[in-house]
Amino acid sequence: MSIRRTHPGRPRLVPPKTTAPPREQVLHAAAQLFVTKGFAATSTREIADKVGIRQASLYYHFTGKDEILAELLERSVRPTVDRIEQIERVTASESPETALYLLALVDVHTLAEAPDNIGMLATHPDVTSSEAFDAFRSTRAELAAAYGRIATRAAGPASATAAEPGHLGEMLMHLVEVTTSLRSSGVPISATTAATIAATCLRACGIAEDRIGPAASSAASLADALSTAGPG
Amino acid sequence: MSIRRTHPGRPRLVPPKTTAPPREQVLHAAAQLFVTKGFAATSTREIADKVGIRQASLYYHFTGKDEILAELLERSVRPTVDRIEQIERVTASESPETALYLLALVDVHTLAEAPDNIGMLATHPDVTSSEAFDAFRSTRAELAAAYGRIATRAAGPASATAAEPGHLGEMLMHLVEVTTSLRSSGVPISATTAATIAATCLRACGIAEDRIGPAASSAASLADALSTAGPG
DNA sequence: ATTATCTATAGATCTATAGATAATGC
DNA sequence: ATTATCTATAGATCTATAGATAATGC
Repeated sequence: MSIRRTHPGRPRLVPPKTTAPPREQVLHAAAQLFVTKGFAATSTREIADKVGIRQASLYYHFTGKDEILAELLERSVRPTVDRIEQIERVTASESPETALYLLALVDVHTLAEAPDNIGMLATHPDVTSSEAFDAFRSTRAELAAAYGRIATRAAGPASATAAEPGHLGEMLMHLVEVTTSLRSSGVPISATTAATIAATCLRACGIAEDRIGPAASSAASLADALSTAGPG
Repeated sequence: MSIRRTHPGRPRLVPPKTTAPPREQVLHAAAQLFVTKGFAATSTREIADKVGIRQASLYYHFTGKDEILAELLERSVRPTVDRIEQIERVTASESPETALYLLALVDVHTLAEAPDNIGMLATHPDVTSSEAFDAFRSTRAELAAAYGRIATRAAGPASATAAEPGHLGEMLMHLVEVTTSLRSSGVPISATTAATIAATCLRACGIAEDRIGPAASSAASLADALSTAGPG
């Protein structure tokens, strides 16, 4: 009874514990390290060690450390960004706070599914100061703009929130990122938790309590429709 | 008319532009670099270059890079922490939301006076993963506890905010740190801005709009009293 | 032939120490 | 004598490339 070797390529010194594609193994290991130690403080050797391959072998899958983080970051925003249009479409005939609630809900779920809360690195200097992440930053800026646009409608023109109009979107994204990552690692985000985070966004915009409940129920039923349909 | 050399020690190759003590010059240069590039990504050489001294000269003032950041972080929380007792004392006979408003107000000002929004590094992995910053983390935990304690009283036991009771303080601190640092660099924080950030804390706790105005005025007058008196 | 790994290593850092030097202070 | 800098450098990384090797696929 010989062991069936199913993969081409030279075998690893330490056989993999998982059957996931090597590229995914690298992304997963890197995500954990980047989040716990920081990007700059994590060496390619540490990533390779965690995967169980040699440091140089990383370069077969990625051109460098930058590319690993770039892909992780992209995954933390792409699914939400790809649904913005759809979100605005299905909430066009709803209250503006329903739209904001729904956007936050979708965003919480995207962040929760991204590996190891990688979303919390979005605004760290490691990311914001390197051209390597320009593409990510511009994707994220789209999302911030959507938050800003929708939140401004919901809060109404006269409301004095903590951010200037241009920064309101940024503030709300932070709020979602932070509260998501406070729910500690491993534990998946419950529907209740997601709802509470979304409600906090509305509160931060100065939306009265009696408008939050209705927005929550409308958004919840719309969310079901969204997730069955694709991003388009 | 010979130039009066007023300092002992070998002169720098590049004479300093400022008359501030060298230690302060280092802290200031480091703060800017840490915030824009990140801690791990900033080399001691870069700090030295910015100050206008040689890399090795840093070690006369600090035992290493860690010590520089440790001191900067401490300055971003110490003044507020030293006032917690006083804040709780003077608001003992006020509404609980007044206490929270006042704490946020004091915190905003501390963060605004710390060099280059260094406060925004508090929760970054570079800081949270190294023992070198244990002292800072424990000081900051005191502050988080105070936020949590005061905010829980203000929100009331039944309120469902985005954070579990234990995390409510953390969430509010983040909110203050982020909104403070969104007000971009250089520009000092105006009284209006500080007030809006404090109000956002109350909103995030689910406190109704009609209780925010009164809390703001009470806190504002108490704040004047605080700043003239010392920390004790 | 293709794929995925390995070994070996060059070159570029980066931190921290040792010891010299040039001011002021007494 | 003390202070604050300087020069020089050792030792420890860390990234990325070159080229070998051991599987599977055809």
